Amino acid sequence: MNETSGPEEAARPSDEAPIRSYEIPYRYDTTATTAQLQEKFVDLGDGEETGAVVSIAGRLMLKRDQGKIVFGVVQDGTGRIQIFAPTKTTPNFDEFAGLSLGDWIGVTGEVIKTRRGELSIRPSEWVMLAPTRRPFPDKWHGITDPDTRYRQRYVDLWVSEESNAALRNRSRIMSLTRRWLEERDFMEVETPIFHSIASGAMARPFSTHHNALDVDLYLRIAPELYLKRLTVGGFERVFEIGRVFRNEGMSTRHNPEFTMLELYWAYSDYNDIMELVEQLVSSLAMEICGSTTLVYDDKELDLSVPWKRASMLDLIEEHTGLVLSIDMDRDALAAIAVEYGVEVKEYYGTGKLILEIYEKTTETQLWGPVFVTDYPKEVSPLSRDHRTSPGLTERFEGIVAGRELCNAFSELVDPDEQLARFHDQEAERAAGDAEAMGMDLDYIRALEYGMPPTGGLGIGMDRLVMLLTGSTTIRDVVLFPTLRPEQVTGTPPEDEAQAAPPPVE
RNA sequence: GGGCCGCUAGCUCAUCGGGUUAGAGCAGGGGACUUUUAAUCCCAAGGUGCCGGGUUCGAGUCCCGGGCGGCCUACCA
Repeated sequence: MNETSGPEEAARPSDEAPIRSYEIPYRYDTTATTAQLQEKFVDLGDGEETGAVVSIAGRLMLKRDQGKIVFGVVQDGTGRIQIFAPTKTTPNFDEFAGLSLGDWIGVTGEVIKTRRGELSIRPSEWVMLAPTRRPFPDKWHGITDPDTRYRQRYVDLWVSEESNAALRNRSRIMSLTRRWLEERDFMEVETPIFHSIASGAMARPFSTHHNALDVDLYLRIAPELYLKRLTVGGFERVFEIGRVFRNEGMSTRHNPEFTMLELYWAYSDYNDIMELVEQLVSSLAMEICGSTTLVYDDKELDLSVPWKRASMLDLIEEHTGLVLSIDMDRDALAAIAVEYGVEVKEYYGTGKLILEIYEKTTETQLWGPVFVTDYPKEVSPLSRDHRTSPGLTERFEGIVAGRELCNAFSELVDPDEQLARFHDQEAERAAGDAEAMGMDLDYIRALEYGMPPTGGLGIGMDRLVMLLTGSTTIRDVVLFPTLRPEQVTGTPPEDEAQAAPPPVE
């Protein structure tokens, strides 16, 4: 409805946009999605009519007012379809012509194909479902400012096809992962997010406070220790997909809160976990991408099973020619590390030095997929001693597309050994490592009741989604990535009393 | 946290090494058009050039400070 024909509130200044007074229904029945129609009528000839009357709903994304005919394009969650609205047959034609880009409408009408071959609905009825008060972004360019896209995802999802697809695929990946694990008798559990000791990973936590208990609590940096308590409790195959929080810098690969899959599998070891990971990831690639060979960041990646397996020390030798070992002289090793640009600290032992050399010289060269195995004990406080190589542990990380995708090990199940490792971590903390792992005595007590041999795994799900959706920044696969709070809240375009600014968090 | 780059209309972008009234497309308003595809055409409107100082006869443009963002880098998954 436009200014001249529609009722208008007298109080409104005349320079404002026309005020529409639609009856907004409480519900609306659709009989089809746009994708269903596009698929069903793909063979319809130009200018043909079908006799099929359907109802669809969505947002008006394009409008071409041709005078006596208005062409609209409505988008729903599945795709788009044109609305062909001639004066003669369209109810409230002037109002239809006056719709804004971004308005939600419901349309009932016959499915036809125009002379120019565009599948269309010719409305016999239509209804406003929600008018937009704010102008939609440029219909061609959309939103290019990333900050605006992340803050106003509700708009980005409409105007950015890639965002929309990646975020829908994220949901599918989570769902498929759950189903895949459940089919293998893994049971999903939920463990606390509030931890009194932030442990289970090397990271700095966020802290908070519980008033009634008057205790400081941390947001978890990993669910690991709780999940292993469940293994002690007899839950033989458990997993959790949940948010963890690490108080660190942000980047294209890091969001302060991110989603981790952790699973624990009693009676298995890290070799079993490697098989599980390669099978899970390759099957997800088939489901999402239709192939186990994909292109990421313009480089090819072959996820087909089996993935390469190689020990950290062998890989270092392969990339640098250096033959290192965990029982080398510490200072000699430190000297080599310095040569490669490692900032060596006093408390670094041979294990930490080897890891640093690996990260500097080798990890950056890996594209993968490859399982890097047998990490030094010094940097792996929760993994079990290697069965044949003293000083190393049965731990691996999966490197895929040049990034760490997962971290896993044969779990350390011996309480005395675990206690000793915690003590080592405390010593490192005292020596200046703010990320050293916290001592958890209840976890030791749990282990004292006996934990069976167990393989454990953590996968950064956001990175997995990046991989499978071809996204190069984590913010493209997180619906609402962490951002600095908006300083100036948006002022409503028309009338401040109509819509108060959103509260600043 | 460090380095580099950016911020002009609701959106996407112009404005030569300082120089008159900062332009255009889209969106929004008015008008024309019965098969358009980012429809097209005509008209009118739309700006605290991120903010605050400074230099200058004159600053969107140069300098300083601040804010916000991007990329790279660091830590991690």
